[in-house]
Amino acid sequence: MSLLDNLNPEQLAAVTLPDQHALILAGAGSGKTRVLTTRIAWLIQSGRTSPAGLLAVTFTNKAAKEMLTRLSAQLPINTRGMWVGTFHGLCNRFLRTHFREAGLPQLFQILDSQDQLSAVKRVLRSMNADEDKFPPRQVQYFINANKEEGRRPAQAEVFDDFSRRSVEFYAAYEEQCQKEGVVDFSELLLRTFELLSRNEVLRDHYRNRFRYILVDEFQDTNRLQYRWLKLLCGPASVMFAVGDDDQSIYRFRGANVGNMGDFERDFKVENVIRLEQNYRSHGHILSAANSLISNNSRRLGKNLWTAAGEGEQLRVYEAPSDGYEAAWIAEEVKNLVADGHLRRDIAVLYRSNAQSRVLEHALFSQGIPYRVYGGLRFFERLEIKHALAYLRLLASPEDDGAFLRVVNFPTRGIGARSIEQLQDAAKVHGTSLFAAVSHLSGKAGNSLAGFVRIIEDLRAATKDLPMPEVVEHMLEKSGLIRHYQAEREGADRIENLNELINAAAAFVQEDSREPAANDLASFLAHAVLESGENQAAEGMDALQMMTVHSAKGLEFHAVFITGLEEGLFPHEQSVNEEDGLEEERRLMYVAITRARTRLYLSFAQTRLLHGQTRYNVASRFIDEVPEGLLTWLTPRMRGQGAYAASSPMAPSVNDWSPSTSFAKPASRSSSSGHSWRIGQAVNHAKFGQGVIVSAEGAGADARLQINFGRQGMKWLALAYAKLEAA
DNA sequence: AATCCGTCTATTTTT
DNA sequence: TAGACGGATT
Repeated sequence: MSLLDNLNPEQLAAVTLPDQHALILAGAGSGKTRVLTTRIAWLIQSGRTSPAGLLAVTFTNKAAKEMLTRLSAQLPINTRGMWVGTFHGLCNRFLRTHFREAGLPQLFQILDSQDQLSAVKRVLRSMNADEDKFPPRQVQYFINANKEEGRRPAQAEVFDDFSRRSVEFYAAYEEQCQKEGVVDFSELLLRTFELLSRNEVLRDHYRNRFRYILVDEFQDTNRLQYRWLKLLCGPASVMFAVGDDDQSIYRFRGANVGNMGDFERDFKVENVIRLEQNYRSHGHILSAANSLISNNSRRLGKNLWTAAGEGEQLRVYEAPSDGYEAAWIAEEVKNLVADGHLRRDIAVLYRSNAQSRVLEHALFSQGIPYRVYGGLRFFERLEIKHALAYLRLLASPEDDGAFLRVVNFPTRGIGARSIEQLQDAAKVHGTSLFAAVSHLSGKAGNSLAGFVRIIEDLRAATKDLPMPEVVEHMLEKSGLIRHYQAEREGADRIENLNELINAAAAFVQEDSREPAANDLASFLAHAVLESGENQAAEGMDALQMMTVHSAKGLEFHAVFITGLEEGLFPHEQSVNEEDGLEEERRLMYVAITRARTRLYLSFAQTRLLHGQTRYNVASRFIDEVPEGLLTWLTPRMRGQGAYAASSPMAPSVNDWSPSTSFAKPASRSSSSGHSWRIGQAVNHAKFGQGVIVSAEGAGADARLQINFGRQGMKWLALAYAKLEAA
């Protein structure tokens, strides 16, 4: 069987493209990964390149792994040693090889965002910065934003007091990192970029080596990543970029869709191939997605189609409250399961994590197993971070961040005063904290010397031991295990620490294909760069719950898109941002295209948010789907009267669900024979549909506050406003 | 060194 | 409403 069997004409064209730069606009469910891996397999099989001659970049480790797995299924080659990985993973590999030219210690450590934040805090403290005026998070963001624009402190732009001072923090932060031998995520990229820019020999070497560069999820690249690719792509190389501008949903973290257009222009791309045939969803679902996204301007343009039938219509449900919405979902999931569907093939999507709470409550009380994606990952757990800090100290004692994390954990009588003395000594002698211990005497000196001895004994004892045993010794000698044994709730933590030994064993076995200068250092890099699975353990068949963002790339038989309310989805904060609404719409597009055969859209009139009841109007995104594709499960009408009469069911949970606003005595105002209630839906000649949020005054002075969604919140005088019940 | 209490904040997330 | 954080208390 040939590689090229069963490809559609566009896929085939993409896979077998001649040696020219190409942009593949790959719609949702159009076989993007297949095209990418088959292209690689085809390049190798046809002798155009050896595995070593290509570079394939992805965004997530999951995607990289998937690519390698599929590749080895297609071709009998050894994928080890191939440059397939994430931007950060590849940069790490590059910098490990060229650490000297990059001005880094051989065993440089990598900071995750958490570590970076503590590093920034230390800088701020050492400079006596007012943390109210300069919140560490914002300074961190400032630093990263500059790095992602390729700017060092000298180039950073100053436009106000905050940025003026932040540049100083940036400079101090860099100095601190350099001294401690650590690099953050953006630094991996920037260092690599700078080294390749200034070192012609190195640059030519890699340019000659990588004749084929393939990039996945191109719409997610940031400016620096794009420049990095451009630099690496030599005159004899060709770039194959795959992406979907309609699925660009990460602008808030630096992704720049504009890179797609820039790529076309900068590389004079003549081959733009659209993969528009969708193999995932039924027709009506795709029509809904197409209609919705057509409301966006500035698209590269694409229309999905399917050979499958039209399928079902989209089902729309309006609930009186978030509690009812959740209860209805639980009920509907039960029905689906009763019809023989697997829970793991059903997803409940929401815009923000806070929404999962009510949903979980309803599912839990209905006894429906579910799994919430997101949250803490393995290597981010507190006890694991502590353990890793000990390992980092073994590899590089000058890592002050690691030192501070565990010098007094488990507690060994080293207080803030001792640390202060130590920091002074380190400053005076210009050394790391670890090295400065020898300059201290007295009580502080003694206890600190005890800590240093622990680390040094550990280093001596574990020299030449295999990784899992190093970890085991560390857990023992550091006192971490003992500490958690003494703690009442420590059982889980001990389990995780033991799991770390397994992780080390697994790493040594499978993953140590890196130029293993040092097993410990590469294991630590692995821990930071792949912080582990984001989901709970497999096994039980559980309903899948996640944000729309984390659903990208996945597909399910049935999908619930919940909380479709103005202010929530689209989110109120994004409506004010430049391009914010369009990004929200792309997010909705991603959500819709996750569904194979059944899609539910739901919203609630009332929602408890931040401890306050909010009255919302249905999302405009529902209006943007053609009426003919929708089946309303509730009357297409607003107002509780209409709802209550036809409410299909009341939640069987009782202590929490029916929204408080419907239970509490509503404040009333009346005029011209009408009676108005908080929460009631109304129509206004100019502003359209809205919901009464609050009221004040009485008689002729009565005023109502009405949420008109898109038109905003208005105060209207009841005597003048022409209102009618909706 | 652990615990308590008041204050603050509250999209989205990978590396 | 709830959680995270920092400062003060015991």
